[in-house]
Amino acid sequence: MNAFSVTNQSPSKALDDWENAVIDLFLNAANSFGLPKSYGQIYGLLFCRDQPLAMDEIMELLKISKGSASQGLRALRQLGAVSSVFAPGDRRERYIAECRLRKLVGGFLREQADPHLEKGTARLNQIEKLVNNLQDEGSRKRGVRRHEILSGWHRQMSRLLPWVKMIVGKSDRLPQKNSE
Amino acid sequence: MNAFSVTNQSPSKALDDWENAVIDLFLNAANSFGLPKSYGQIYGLLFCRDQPLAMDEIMELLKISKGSASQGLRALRQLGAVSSVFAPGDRRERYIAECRLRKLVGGFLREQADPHLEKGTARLNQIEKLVNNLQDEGSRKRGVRRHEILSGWHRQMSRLLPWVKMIVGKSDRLPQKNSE
DNA sequence: AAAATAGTTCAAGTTTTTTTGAACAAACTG
DNA sequence: CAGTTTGTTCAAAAAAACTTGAACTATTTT
Repeated sequence: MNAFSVTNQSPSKALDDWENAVIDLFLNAANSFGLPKSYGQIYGLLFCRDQPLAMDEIMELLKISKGSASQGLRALRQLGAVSSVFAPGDRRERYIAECRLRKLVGGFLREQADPHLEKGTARLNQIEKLVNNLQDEGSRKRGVRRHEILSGWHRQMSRLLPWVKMIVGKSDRLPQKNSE
Repeated sequence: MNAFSVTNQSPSKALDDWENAVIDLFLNAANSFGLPKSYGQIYGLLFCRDQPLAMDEIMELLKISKGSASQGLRALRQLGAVSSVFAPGDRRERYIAECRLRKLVGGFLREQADPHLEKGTARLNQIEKLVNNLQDEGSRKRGVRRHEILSGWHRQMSRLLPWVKMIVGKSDRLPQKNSE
C-alpha cells in the first residue's frame, strides 16, 4: 500500500484529522468569547492529548511562534484552563488542559465577567453624580430614571452569575458509560 | 462646573455629560460582548432619550458616518435592541431603544448563542465521524472520550440558555409604575 | 419627470488586535 | 564558570475588525 502513513506511529509529529477538527472548534470558540484564536488552538491541542505537552512541542504541532505559545499558555493558566506539571527528569514545564466545564466557566467568569461588574459599579456611581448635578428638572428626572434602569440591570447581572456557575456545575463530566 | 450648559435648551445639538457617560458605558459593554463600539454608542444614545431619533440626528450627535449609523441601526434592530417608529408627517424613520433587559438578553442569545450551538452540533458530528474512522484502537478510544466530553459540554450549554432567559426575566424594569 | 430626501452598500482607509522573532533573563549542566 | 536549555518580553510586522464616504436604489415632492 503506502510506505508512510497508515497508522501515524510518530505521536508528537503531526496532528490527526480529528485533532485538527477539535482545535479548529476551540479556535472558533475562543473567537466568540473574545479571546485570541491562538489561545483556542493551544487549549484545543492540550484537550486532545492524554500526555502533557511542552511548549516547544505545542509550537511545532500548531506552527505558532514562541511568543504566542508563551503568552497563550500564561493566559490559559491564569484562566484556570491549563495547568502545568513537571515530568520527572525533564527540566521543561509541561501542560495539560482542564477538562471540567465547571472550572472553565468559573475561571472565565472570574477573570472576565467579575471585573466588568466591578467597573460597572464605578461607572454607575459616576453617572449618578452627573445626573444629580443637572439643573433642569425634566432632564434630571430623565437621567435619574435611566440610572435606575441601569442599576437594575447591574443587579440582575450580579445575581445571574452565581446561577450560571451552579447550573453548569450540575453534572460535570458525563456520567461515564451512558447512551444518549 | 461648565461654562456653557446651564440648561441645554437645544435638544438635538449636543450631549449632556451624563449622556456621554452612558454612551461610553455602552460602548465598553458592546466591546465586551464582541460587538462594534459604534453599536454601543448608538444604543446608548437612544437609551438616554425619551424621544425617538432619526438617523441623521444620531450621526450628528455621535459624529459617526452614514455607513456606521445605517449598519449599526440595522444590527441593533436585528438584535431587537432598537425599534423604529414613524413620526406623523415626517418621512424619516426614527429609532428608540428597547429598555427591557429580558428582551435584550433574549435577542442577544437568539442571534449570537443559538447559532453557535447549532454550528456546534454540526462540528461535533464531523468530529465523531473522523474519530470513528481511526484504525488504531488506542487513538480511537481517546478520540471517542474527547467527543463524549464535548457532547456533554454542548448539552450543558444548551440547558443553560433557557435558565439565563428565565432568571434575567424575573423582575425586569425596577418595580415601579410601569407604563406600556 | 426632475430634484430632493432617506437610506443602503461596499471598496478603500483607518484603527485595533494579534502574532512574530530577536534580545533578554533565569535556571540548569558539565 | 561558560555553555546550553527553557521561557519571557516587547517593538515591529501582519492580520483582523471597524469606519468612512461616494455611488447607488428607492421613495417623495414640486
